[in-house]
Amino acid sequence: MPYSNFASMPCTLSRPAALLGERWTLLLLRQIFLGTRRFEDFQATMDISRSVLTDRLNVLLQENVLKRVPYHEDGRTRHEYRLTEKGRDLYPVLMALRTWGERWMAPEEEESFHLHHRDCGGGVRAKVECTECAAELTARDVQVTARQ
Amino acid sequence: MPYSNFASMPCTLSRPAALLGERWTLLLLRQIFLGTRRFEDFQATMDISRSVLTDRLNVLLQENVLKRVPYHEDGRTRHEYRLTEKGRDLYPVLMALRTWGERWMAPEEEESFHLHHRDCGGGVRAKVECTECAAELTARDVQVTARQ
DNA sequence: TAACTGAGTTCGAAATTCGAACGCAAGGGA
DNA sequence: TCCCTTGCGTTCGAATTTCGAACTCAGTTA
Repeated sequence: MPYSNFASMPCTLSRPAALLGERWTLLLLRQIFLGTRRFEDFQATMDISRSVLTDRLNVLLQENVLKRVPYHEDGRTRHEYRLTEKGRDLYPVLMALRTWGERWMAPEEEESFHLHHRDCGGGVRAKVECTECAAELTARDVQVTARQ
Repeated sequence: MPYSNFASMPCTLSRPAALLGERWTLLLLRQIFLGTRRFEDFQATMDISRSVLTDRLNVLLQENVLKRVPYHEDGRTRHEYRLTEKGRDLYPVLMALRTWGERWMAPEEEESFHLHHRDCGGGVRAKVECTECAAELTARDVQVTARQ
């Protein structure tokens, strides 16, 4: 099976993994969550080639993760890329990556930005929990059952 | 900046994103969490080319996400790939992908496997929470502050 | 009218991935 | 001993993707 076929595999983990597992896509989403919205700004801050940027933005538009929204500047109508609700709902994925990065890939006390809860100022972390008993779960606490 | 430089960027989100954002890597991790451990089995179940599989496994070994563990079969010593603690700690990333996939990429009621909490049988989901007040957070609840 | 800007598109070169064949070491059977 | 099989890679030419620089185009400003 070529890589692209995972995008249509009947597995709720494979499909997102294939979508976000394309080169640049996760970094692009990071930039979007940090507030970047325009083609030129993605290009400048990430130094991605323009043709690949076009392609990745189009894939995310097609998947309805992003939407193009018109805006005005200097009396001209342009478009910017913004997250849809589906896109915003990817936040836990990015935060899970960051939580992991803080624990395992931060030799020094470096961070390029800080995150905190607006209401109480606390830190932010991703976790996995049980929908019934609300216990925090690790891989060992979870039973995998192949679908028939 | 070429893609590979994100791997050494001083950002706890960029570096994991660059590592897991290489083609096949997320799908490979999914397979590992599902129990696959041997080269031949990865190759067979994912149909990835052997040279790329070798490369991805080596990157994950180098990053200490995986370790090679000897085992015996037919009186011969072979090696299998297993998660380290660092690797197991990627579980929330995969679960966040799955939680998202269930909500947004599951048109039918399909799933290729079920997950449930061993102790109580409940479902599994990823979420983001505040380290102080334990509230569940969305992107809107979080303030981003650029470092200095 | 000419220059500028944002947002792409195009295209040849470089890098990555693919697929099939090859290599190799250990064990088993004749 | 010699040959076959297995698991785990390596190699290599072809196909695909990415890169980077130049080009396009529409609207705007000088």
